[in-house]
Parts: sequence; C-alpha cells; structure tokens
Amino acid sequence: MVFWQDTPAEGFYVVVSGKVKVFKLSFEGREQILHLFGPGEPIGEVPVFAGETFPANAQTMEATELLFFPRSKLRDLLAQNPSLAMNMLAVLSRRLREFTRLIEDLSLKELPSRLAAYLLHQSRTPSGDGCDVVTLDVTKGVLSKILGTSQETLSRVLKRMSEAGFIDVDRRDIRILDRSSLEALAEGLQSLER
Amino acid sequence: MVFWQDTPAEGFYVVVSGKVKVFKLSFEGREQILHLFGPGEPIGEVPVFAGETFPANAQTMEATELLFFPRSKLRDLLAQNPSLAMNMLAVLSRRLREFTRLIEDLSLKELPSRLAAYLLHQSRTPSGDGCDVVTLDVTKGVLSKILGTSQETLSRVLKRMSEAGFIDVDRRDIRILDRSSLEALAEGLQSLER
DNA sequence: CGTTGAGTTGAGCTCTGTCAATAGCTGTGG
DNA sequence: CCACAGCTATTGACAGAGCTCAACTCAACG
Repeated sequence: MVFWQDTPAEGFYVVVSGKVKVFKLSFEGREQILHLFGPGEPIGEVPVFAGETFPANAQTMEATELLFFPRSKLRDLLAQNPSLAMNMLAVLSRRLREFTRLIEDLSLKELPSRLAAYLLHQSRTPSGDGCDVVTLDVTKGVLSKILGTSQETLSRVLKRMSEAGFIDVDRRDIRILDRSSLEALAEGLQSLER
Repeated sequence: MVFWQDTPAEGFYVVVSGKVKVFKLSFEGREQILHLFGPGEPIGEVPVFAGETFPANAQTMEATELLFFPRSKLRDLLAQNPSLAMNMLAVLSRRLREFTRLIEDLSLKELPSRLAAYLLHQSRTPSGDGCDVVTLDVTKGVLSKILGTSQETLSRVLKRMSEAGFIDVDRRDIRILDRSSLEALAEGLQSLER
C-alpha cells in the first residue's frame, strides 16, 4: 500500500519504476481503478493543493520505486517557479479530462462500448485500418476493474466480440480484426449482438 | 449554450449570476451532469492548461451573466502571479476530488446510496440529529441527471425512502426524518427495503 | 377551465453482478 | 520430467437494479 484514502497526506509521490494503481473500494469490497501510474508520473498531488487527505487508495502492483516529496517543499518550489506551476496545472487538467471521460463511460455507455474504446485507445498504431495486436499490460481481472465491471462479464463480452469477428483473443494478446466495427461500437452507433 | 464539448476553447468563463450546468450526452441523448456552477465559479479552465478543446458541454439553466477570459491573458497573469497559480491549482484539485467521488458513486454505489448521500450533503444543518428540510434548488428531472439515473427511477426511490420513514417529500421540500438511517444507507451499511 | 410541464406509476425487459463449478497455465519441487 | 498448487480465466444459472415506453396525475398559470 502506498496510501489509504481519507488519511492525512504529508506529501506526494513520483513513480520511478514499477506500476501503481489508484482505486476506490465499495463497502462490499468491489474495486474501481481510477488510474494506473507508471514511471515518471506523479501520484497524490491533490491533497497538496486542496484538502488534507488522499481522495483514493494507492497500491503497488509489482516491485516499485517511488520518490517522496513533502508538500511544503513542493509549494515553495511552485511559488518560486511559475513554469513548474504551469506544468502542474497541465497535469491536473489532463487528469480532469480523463476523469470526465471515465464518468461519461460509467454513466452513459455500456460495457461493450467501454471495452471497444479501451482497445482502440491502447492500439495507437493504426496500420492502415488493418489488424494490429494489443497486448494487455494487465490481467483481465485488473482490466475488469479499470472498466468498472466484473471479471466474468468482461470475459463474456470479449467472447461476444470474438464471435462477431471484431477481435481475436489469445491470452493477453488481442488482435483487432475489424477496426471500424469497434469504432462504431465505441461511439454507441452500433450494439453488439448476443 | 455556453460551449460544446470537443470544440476549440479560446478562453474560460466565470459565473457572475445565474446557474450553468456542465454535462455529457450519450449517443442516445441521455445526460449526465458533471457539475452545477453558481456565482463566483470558473468554468472551462481545463483547456487553458491542457488540450485545446472543452471536455464537456456547458449550458445556462436560467438567465445568467458570465465573464469571459481569453486563455492567453490568464496564462500571462498566472506566470506573473504565483499565488494566483496556487489558487488555480486548488480549484482544479477540488474538482478532481469531486470527480473522484462521482466516479466512486457511479461505479460502486447504487441509487439509494447516492441519493441518501446527496440529501445529507445538501442538508448541512444537523440540528441535533433531528429533522431538517432540504429544499431542492433544481427540479427532480435535473436531480436525476446529477445522480446519473432516470426521472422515473428517482421517483421510485424517493417513494421507497418515504415509505421507510426516512424522509418526507413535499414537492421540492424534503424533510429528513431519520438521519442516521440515511447515513447508513449512504455508507452502504444498509439497503433500502422494496 | 384548458394547457403545459413536472412528477408518478405500471409493465416488461436487458444488462450486469453474484455464486458456483470448471478449465487452463505456470512455476515449483520431488 | 511430471504432478500439484495456485492463479487466471471461462461458463452456466440466477437474481436484481434500473432503463424504457406509455399512460396517467397533479399543480400552476394564464
């Protein structure tokens, strides 16, 4: 565990190596991942600027190195260094944009759309509009928690997508066979037959 | 309309008077409200710092006065005025914290919990643990879009809460009769009988 | 008193979560 | 080199939350 939600924050962290998940837990123990952080990314900046506590939980997912920055140091630095402040504003703004999309997805889209959007987002190598392979960097169990669903439901939707001929799943490798159909699915233009 | 999502942003706005909703639309036209803004609040700051476009839509809900600030002016001001930058960082951080809660609610809680939490949040006057009245500042139709549900479902849950003796609903006035039960509901400790 | 928008109620259905059982891999140790 | 333990993943059966469509009620206001 890096930190628990609602606990006082003395500072924030930057990932040097490894992988950290930031997530929320329901009362029953279900988990929603807000963001996965990799090398170079800052974690837990929010309480540096507003409030005293972390808004969510953070946990390493593998052997991980972190740098810790006490909040007061950062605030001093920012006060003296306007361009650093602008960078931090950009970081928070990007995060806000992401969260906006996550809220939209959770509230307005059903799972097939979310999954299609995720796959397309991961495969940023549109070789023509041909077929490229996305290799998941997480297990399907973790992916289900990113998408806000259960492992079982994810498995079923992946199967339906395979049967529809949109993708081909081999372990963690997912080959995109029909990019345009996935795009239609992600937009909500089309629904996935059962 | 103040602005549409995915359109280029020339600057941002501050509400002087009135009320503005920031929201997302699904392909079918369903609406999720991200935030309601009132006097004094800034809208659309994200694209000033990251990306070029607005992440969501904004629309006035009544007669409204807005101030407009071109992005370049703001950036100049921030570069020269570190404490203004710190304030802006605080604004974005608070928003991020709110969005974190919204994501948690949408993904991990069911409607009765969300509604209970909303009512408790609105009634910041815990007179003893007695019964105080929350007067909705929006219609129930709008409230349903804040909570991420439909008008009909909201109506049903309000009824169930009334029948359980937790609240008493009279138009837009909602009297809290059993605060502790609402709190248990909001935490997910208890579920609402049908 | 009619019109309009807000709110309620009913019926049916779909998505998706849960429980439970099964299957497949992977790495460890005998 | 094989068997077993322990994940990871799949599949089936079932139930419940909540969405949609549609009809209906209600209050306010001219």
